[in-house]
Amino acid sequence: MTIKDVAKYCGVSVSTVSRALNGHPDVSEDMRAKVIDAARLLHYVPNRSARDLASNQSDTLGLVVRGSTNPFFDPVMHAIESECNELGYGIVHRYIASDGDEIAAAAEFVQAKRLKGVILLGGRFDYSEEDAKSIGAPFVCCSYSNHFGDLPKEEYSSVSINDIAEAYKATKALIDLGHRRIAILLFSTDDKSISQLRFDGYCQALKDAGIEFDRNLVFETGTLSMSSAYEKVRGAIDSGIQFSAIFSIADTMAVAAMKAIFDTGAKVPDDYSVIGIDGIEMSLYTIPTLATLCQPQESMGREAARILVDVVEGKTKNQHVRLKTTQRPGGSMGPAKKVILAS
Amino acid sequence: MTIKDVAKYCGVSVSTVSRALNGHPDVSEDMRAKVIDAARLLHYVPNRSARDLASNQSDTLGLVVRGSTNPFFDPVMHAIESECNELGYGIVHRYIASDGDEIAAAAEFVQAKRLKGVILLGGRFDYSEEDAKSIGAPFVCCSYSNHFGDLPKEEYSSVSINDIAEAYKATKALIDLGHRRIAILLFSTDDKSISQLRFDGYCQALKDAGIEFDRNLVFETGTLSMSSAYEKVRGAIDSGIQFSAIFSIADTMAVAAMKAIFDTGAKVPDDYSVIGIDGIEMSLYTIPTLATLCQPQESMGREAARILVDVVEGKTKNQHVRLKTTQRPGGSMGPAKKVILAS
DNA sequence: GTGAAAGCGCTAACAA
DNA sequence: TTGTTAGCGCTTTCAC
Repeated sequence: MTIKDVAKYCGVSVSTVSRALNGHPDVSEDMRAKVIDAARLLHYVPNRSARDLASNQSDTLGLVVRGSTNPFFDPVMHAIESECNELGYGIVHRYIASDGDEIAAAAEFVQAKRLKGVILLGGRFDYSEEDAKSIGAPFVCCSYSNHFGDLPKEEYSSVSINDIAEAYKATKALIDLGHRRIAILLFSTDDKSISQLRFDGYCQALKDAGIEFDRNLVFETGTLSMSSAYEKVRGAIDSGIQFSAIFSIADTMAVAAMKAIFDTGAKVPDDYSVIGIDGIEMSLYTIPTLATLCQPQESMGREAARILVDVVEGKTKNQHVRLKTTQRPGGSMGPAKKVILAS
Repeated sequence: MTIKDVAKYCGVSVSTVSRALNGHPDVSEDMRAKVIDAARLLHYVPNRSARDLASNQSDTLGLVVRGSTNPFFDPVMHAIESECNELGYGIVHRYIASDGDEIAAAAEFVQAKRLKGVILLGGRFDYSEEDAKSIGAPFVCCSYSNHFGDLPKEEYSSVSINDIAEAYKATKALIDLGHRRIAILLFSTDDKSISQLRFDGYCQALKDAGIEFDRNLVFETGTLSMSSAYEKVRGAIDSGIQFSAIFSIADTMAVAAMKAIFDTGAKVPDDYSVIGIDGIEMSLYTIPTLATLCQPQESMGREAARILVDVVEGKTKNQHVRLKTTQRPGGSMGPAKKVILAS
């Protein structure tokens, strides 16, 4: 069942069918209706490969997801998905490891599939101009920005929260409750990525409050797995490290931290306060509910898609959008009860 | 940068380049090396559209995910993904709503992208022979089977647990602890899908134990959202319905149920025991840890991919694999403490 | 408003 | 072992 069959069935040429089906204006309405009916009747489905080849484009956008086991990405992906569909674009996915090279993946992806643009969901923050060029299509960094790179702002788009500021806010919330010995749970302090940025915000908040930074309170997991977060926190408490609060840079790890605390016999928030960043659905159901800064996942995805489409269609220049979080009170944070001396 | 450029650069014809790049045997090794080097040097990336169009196939498999907000699917998807890649196939996704028509989506998908096969992740259980035909490519039902349909077993593959038996097992675990008033938390009792099947297993277990079925203990959410599960359970307790245990057909809903119980002031497992089915990562971190029957998500995905590839390549007939769950003890189940009279 | 025909980049006979 | 060539199904000039 090809366009030829439809043409034959209607007694017209293939070009007419093509025009009718693609909404070109230079077809009589009668003809268009006839062709559309025939196509439906014959169960005709255009061959995307042929169409893409002939038109040398594809109306498809790529979505490169880095570290796809992150439940935070789920709602974002769905928002991207549906926004793209609504805007008339197809979307293809590529998953890469959380330490993979999203630039290389995107570049290959764009070429192989003749993509019009790419959304990078999760990635590094240190792109060079050459990196951007290699992708060969407009791209938007979703959920992160390019804080450490020297890539000019005009060459890419981004949608994210202000990681430093939000981490600062989370840490400050703990400080305001009287906590002084505040641990941070993160992947790495120098991954040139989201983790490092949030670490910076944490340090800044401590500094502004006159609290001395203590390397022992940095719980570095190296991965984003819940199990390693659990082990780190468990180990810290078991080994007698003194602290009264944890700022976790991701909800998943915060949830694991709460469990670890419970398993040592301690209580949240009585003995330890916990705050996260993300606002994943699951963290609404912990006991107590996790206090966290909720990222607007839905708008983050939609915004990224919208921007990409606009840029692809030449309607706008590249843009950089910073979204705000909303604080979820939760029950996992409470006032510091006792003064803890440095260990 | 097309195959022509590579050919010109190497001073050979395009067919030689094509053969060299595609691993055909009838090319001298010298030539192959030369071509491959040139391709790399020139950053040549084949145009998939052209390749697919010319070869009238695509080495790509489709993955239709129904109800993609289900965290249970995540690890399964990744397993499918990586297994397909290892077997040399690309994979494209299509997400549909949890009440969408996966057959129609798959059929269109296969035609439009000339897919060699499809994996359906989540779906109904009542396919007809016509449904199968309409897809027009081999397909495997992943995480579900076709229990209610009249589709001959030879016409499709499936990988799943035995829903009735596992639900029976979960319910029986509660009964063995002395519970008699056991509620079930599910989407629907007659959706011709996973929910209905697990409901059947629940009913059977009650019957075998001589426990009378009580419609009031069926908490039907209509959706798979955690919030509706929370509301149902909360509402049931608040309105005084008497029961001492809940079997939830999905971990997500079980987690929400535990929270609901806590919020009424009751305790798990002292006042209510909870057991789920799925074994999602998050449910390891509830307090107490959720007792559940863990589905082998990884093998489920790998198996589905492997079967599909085998069938596509004509190596085997369609297959039906039933995987076993492993019980996670958890701390959410305990002995029934008091005798509860029917409300 | 419609048709004829030239490709898009690649694969796969068929020749050589 | 390599080259020549005819399409794959579609879009898109360019005539009419």
